[in-house]
Amino acid sequence: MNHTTYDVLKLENQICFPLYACSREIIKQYKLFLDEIDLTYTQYITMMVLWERKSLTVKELGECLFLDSGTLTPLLKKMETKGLLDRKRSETDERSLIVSITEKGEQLKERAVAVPGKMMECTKLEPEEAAMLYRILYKMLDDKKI
Amino acid sequence: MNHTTYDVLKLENQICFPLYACSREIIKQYKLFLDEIDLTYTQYITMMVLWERKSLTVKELGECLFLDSGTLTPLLKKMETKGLLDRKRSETDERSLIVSITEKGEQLKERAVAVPGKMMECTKLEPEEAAMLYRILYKMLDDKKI
DNA sequence: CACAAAATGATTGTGCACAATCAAAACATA
DNA sequence: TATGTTTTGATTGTGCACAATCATTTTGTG
Repeated sequence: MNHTTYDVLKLENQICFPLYACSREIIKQYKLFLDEIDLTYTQYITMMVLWERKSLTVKELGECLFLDSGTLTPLLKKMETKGLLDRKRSETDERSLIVSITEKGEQLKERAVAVPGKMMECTKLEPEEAAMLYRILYKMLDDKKI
Repeated sequence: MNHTTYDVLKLENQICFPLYACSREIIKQYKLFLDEIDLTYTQYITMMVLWERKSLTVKELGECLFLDSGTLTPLLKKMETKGLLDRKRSETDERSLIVSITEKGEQLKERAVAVPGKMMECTKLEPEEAAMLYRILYKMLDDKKI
């Protein structure tokens, strides 16, 4: 095997590596601002869905967030004890668990609305770069084959 | 507050969300191929560094991978028991721990070399899109401010 | 040299993330 | 309407990821 064959194994030739590293760096950045409103990153994106949808099943929530119930179940229980949401079985389908935002959860929105702006200030990307990044990432997600 | 004010809190208006979701989807895809050579994704990128550098400190490895010792220490111990690497204190600086690739670790490269190609086949991005994505992600990482 | 300050890897504790498995409920269809 | 199949959320176990803290070692300075 020649040199070129192994070049595919160099870290700098992988697209996955900067993708993973970037996402973790960004989440670390978010943590600075999310600590102020006592949310973790995953709780934050869960609240984002609830602020829009108000009420949906765990299954639907998982599809929105690309997360499965193994991740969501303990997360949602914790958020229920914090009073941000309610969990109850569906009356029409006893298998489904319905997650609904509470008044306290709604109120948190007032404090969370400042977060995206603070994050924006940290980004060094030009608007057209951010738009391009956004488009490419959603293309990958939509294919879902990655 | 008007409607527009809250739009920043919509999931689809966050760059972090598709970034995080994409990186997890890709890692899930990698798992299919990495299971065959008995590596996790984090072990895989660690081996990538070792295949190139052969030997370096935990500190240096962490800088390469954007990971800290709390993540690396247990990971490296596990990889040592698998015989992929050695861990020993530096003789010139007793504080530093040096990680070195073993012969078995080197041999794994032969089997790992097929992985990037398999992953490439799964990607639906055009070459210029992949290049653009790559450039933007490294710009974010280099700024390191994110 | 003595000693404070800095650097380094380890440890601990919390919080995801997900595969595998399970039990219960709903559904399909013969 | 029985009953086998499918769907759903929960549970369990493994593996990161990282902040906070610690002990040890090195380094810088008078």
